[in-house]
Amino acid sequence: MMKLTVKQQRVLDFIHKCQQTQGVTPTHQEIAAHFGFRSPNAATEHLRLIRRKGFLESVPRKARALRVTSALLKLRGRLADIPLYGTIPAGFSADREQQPDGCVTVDVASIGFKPTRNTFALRVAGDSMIGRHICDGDIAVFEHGAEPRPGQIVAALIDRQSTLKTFVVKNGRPFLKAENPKYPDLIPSEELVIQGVFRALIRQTNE
Amino acid sequence: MMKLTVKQQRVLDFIHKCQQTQGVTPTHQEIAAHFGFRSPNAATEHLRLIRRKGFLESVPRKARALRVTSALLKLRGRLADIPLYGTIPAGFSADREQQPDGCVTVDVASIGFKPTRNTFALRVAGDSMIGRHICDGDIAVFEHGAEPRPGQIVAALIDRQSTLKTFVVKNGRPFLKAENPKYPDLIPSEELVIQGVFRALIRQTNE
DNA sequence: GCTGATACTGTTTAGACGAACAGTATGATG
DNA sequence: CATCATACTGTTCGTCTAAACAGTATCAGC
Repeated sequence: MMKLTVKQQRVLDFIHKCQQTQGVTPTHQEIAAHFGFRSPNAATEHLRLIRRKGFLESVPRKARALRVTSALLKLRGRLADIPLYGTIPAGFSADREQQPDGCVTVDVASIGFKPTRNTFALRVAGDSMIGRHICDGDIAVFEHGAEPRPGQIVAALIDRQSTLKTFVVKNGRPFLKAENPKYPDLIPSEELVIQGVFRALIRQTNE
Repeated sequence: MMKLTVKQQRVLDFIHKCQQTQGVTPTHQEIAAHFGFRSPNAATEHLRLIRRKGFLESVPRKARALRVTSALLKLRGRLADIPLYGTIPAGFSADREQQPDGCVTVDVASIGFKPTRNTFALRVAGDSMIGRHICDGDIAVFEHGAEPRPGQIVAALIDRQSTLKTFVVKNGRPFLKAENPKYPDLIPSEELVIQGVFRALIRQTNE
């Protein structure tokens, strides 16, 4: 793949920026206007060269049909937008729409499963699951409504707070267990609401 | 925000799908064609209603200027595309462009820092950093070229393989230490190449 | 059974848009 | 110094496109 000239790179950057901020790629004339060209054909010519060098694709004769094609972007998979909640109140349900605190966006391949409408994320508070290598401050992704299997980690509602616990079965009865010797709890799982099954994790270093 | 009818939802889904797969939103006539409408005005009417209900925005008189505005998508922040390498050979550098094995896409807020051109990701192999709660199979994100501070985790090249170690300073000299009693190594860091400083982590449950 | 919203067909129009053609200027390369 | 690619101006053309107008059919709620 040939290298772009400085001007061509600037045009490509502008297109990319437009797509990011406005969700729409600019027309030839908008490109010309942005760079102060007095003719839309100046932009057309640039696009032709950028396209020839492989950094751009477009559908002929279609308006705003440009597409930036960097090597990385070509590898980019399908994205998932997962709602991030601070704390989940008792009645989490798919129907009752709750206002999320934020949005975690990840590509599907990296988290290893395809999120559904019942997928949500929580920021982990406390070190109750340190034994399963889930740390304070991590973002944990859950699937609501899935049936937990023994050994899986779940988010459960205890004292109006979402808490992480391991789902275990002892003598045929389901329990929830903390993975930290400091919390020797073993709570019968019938008594509380299991909000979701743990699916993925995102951690940022806190420096 | 009012609810959409079934037909309106279908139209909105189609627009969203077009944007995902082709990067471009459809025109009124393309929508009409897709649903078998004989008049582009049928699509126009649907768009008008969807827009009125707040699920869509558009710039008047501009071609393909639709924008899906779900509550989640509004919260979506800036995205970062990070190259994922299998193993990094000795000469990792920003100049020498190396073919990535994949692409990890995350929103900047979730990983807690803004990736640069020197950011890359590795899939963790082995449990040498289990003491710092980094597990086998995790995707670790690194910043190449950053100066490690004592206690930070780094990716180092040992025996032609990228390995995770903690960067420590003992008696004024830098060492690399594994965080697992099974690996009691303490390697003088001058002898090896530090490829990057650990910044973030993505984990998927392996069930 | 009236009314209003939804869900269309069918047609027209003005303007937006990509593409093509005809030139000019500049700078790099050999 | 000739040549070629880049980087434009200026213009025309045909099509694409959003929008507007005039209707029709169906269905739910009252």
